[in-house]
Amino acid sequence: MATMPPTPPEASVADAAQATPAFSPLYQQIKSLILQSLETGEWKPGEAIPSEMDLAARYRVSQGTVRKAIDELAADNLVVRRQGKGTFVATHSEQHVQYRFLKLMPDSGDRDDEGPAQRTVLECKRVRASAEVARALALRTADSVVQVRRVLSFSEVPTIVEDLWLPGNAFKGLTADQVAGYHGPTYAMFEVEFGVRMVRAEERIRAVAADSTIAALLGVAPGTPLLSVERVAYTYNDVPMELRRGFYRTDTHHYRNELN
Amino acid sequence: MATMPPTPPEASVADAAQATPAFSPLYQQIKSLILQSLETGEWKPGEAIPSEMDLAARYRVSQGTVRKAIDELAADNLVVRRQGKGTFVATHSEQHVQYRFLKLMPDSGDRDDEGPAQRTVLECKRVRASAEVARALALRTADSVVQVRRVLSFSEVPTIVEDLWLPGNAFKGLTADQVAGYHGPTYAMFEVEFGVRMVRAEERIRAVAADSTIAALLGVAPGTPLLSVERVAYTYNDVPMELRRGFYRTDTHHYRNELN
DNA sequence: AAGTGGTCTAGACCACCCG
DNA sequence: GGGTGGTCTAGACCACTTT
Repeated sequence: MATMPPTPPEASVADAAQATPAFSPLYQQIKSLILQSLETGEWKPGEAIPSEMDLAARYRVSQGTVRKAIDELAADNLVVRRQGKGTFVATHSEQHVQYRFLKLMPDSGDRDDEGPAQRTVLECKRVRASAEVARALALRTADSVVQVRRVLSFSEVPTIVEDLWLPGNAFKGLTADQVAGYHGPTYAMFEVEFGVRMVRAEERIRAVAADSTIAALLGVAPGTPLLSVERVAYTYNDVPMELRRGFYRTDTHHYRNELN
Repeated sequence: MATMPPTPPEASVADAAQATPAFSPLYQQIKSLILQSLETGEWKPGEAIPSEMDLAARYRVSQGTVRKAIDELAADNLVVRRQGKGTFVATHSEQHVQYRFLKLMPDSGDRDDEGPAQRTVLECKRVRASAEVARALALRTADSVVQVRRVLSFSEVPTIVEDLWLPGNAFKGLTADQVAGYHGPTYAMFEVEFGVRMVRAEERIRAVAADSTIAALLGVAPGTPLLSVERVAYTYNDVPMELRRGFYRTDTHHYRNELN
């Protein structure tokens, strides 16, 4: 790499232009090169990336260095290793953990017991970003955004009502049918239909009283305490690509979190 | 290790009795040996553990294998590495992240801006475990537990009221003064005074309406929506050592969570 | 200068998966 | 059997901290 001290003979990645001027360990530089290829879609969600040996040859470093780079990518859930098969680009489809970002669990039993959520899309329209939405999505006020409102039911019981705001640019042509009809997680649909891969998210959780609209949609009395979950989901490079606010009933479910 | 295949010449840890009968990689076995020493208190919170070289010699494996074991312990927050100085047993004291398990944040600014929480202990008494408490703490109903009720205020505003239940056996002699007067996190006090180290926790979060008691303590109207945060904290080996239920005001604060 | 963790390499073998 | 990721070793040097 361009910034390497002259330690190993031949360890110069004679490749494309360097995008990492600051000094960092070799494996970090390899990591960001791999990251670039993920961003540009050289390897697509669900596909295998080249083997460690191939990558080592490509970047002119040892297998161990590539390994350490991939280790970190795997720890970040950007990539999944499967012994004997290869390393694969992570995807919200087929990933055994359906609903990776949904932490609401039934009070007893697994989420699998209830089967998949039933989705009812109430609204899907193009609007101008409010100041709040613009701030969360790093847009300018009045930029075009797609707004979706939907209800999620578990075992026929409406449990979540949520609004989604998506940058209009990246989600041109999104329809209510797409949101409602896709089999599998909505984030998987975003990958397939729009090439947008959500990589991480941040949530702010509050307790609020249901207003009459939300109460009617959830079939509870107005004033019922609900969890308000505000989520910003990010693609690569910490670019925000979705704002979501959900109201969760917590009479039969709870938000589960693990602390380390 | 006893279960090693005959690969490396001399890789038999001619040490104490094996506690890991099942097959597993060498570094995993080393990891659990280190873990045992942490549990038994051979190295105490805040102290340095032996250097990688020393551990490699002690277990008769290469430095790289010890390194990988320690890497995992560091990822689990059981141990902290400091380049040039050594590897240290993690502690809730002096750990730069004060309040490692408290995810409630002021809506604007850092938690440091408010300074440390003011604690008011309302109650600290020995009681018999209810069925619910017994289940959470893996005790028998009517076993002795210590129950604490306290209020946490930020910037003079009462924001959290929480109840703690602790196994009576491990927390003999806990007093209200100890809980209120200790400088630093309560979990740090548990380490110093009772040798109990909390290693991870699970939380179940719900939205509930404040009853009149809680409302009075928090200075809000009865019926105000509050976050109910139920936490079980574990020491080593997944042994539960604390049940805690907190009611959080979320008018000026929010529960912040990061999803990966 | 000495000691610690951190990086990098090179080579060997193991465990797993598939054709 | 050949490919992939996973483990283990041995040795070199770097970066940081302390004496």
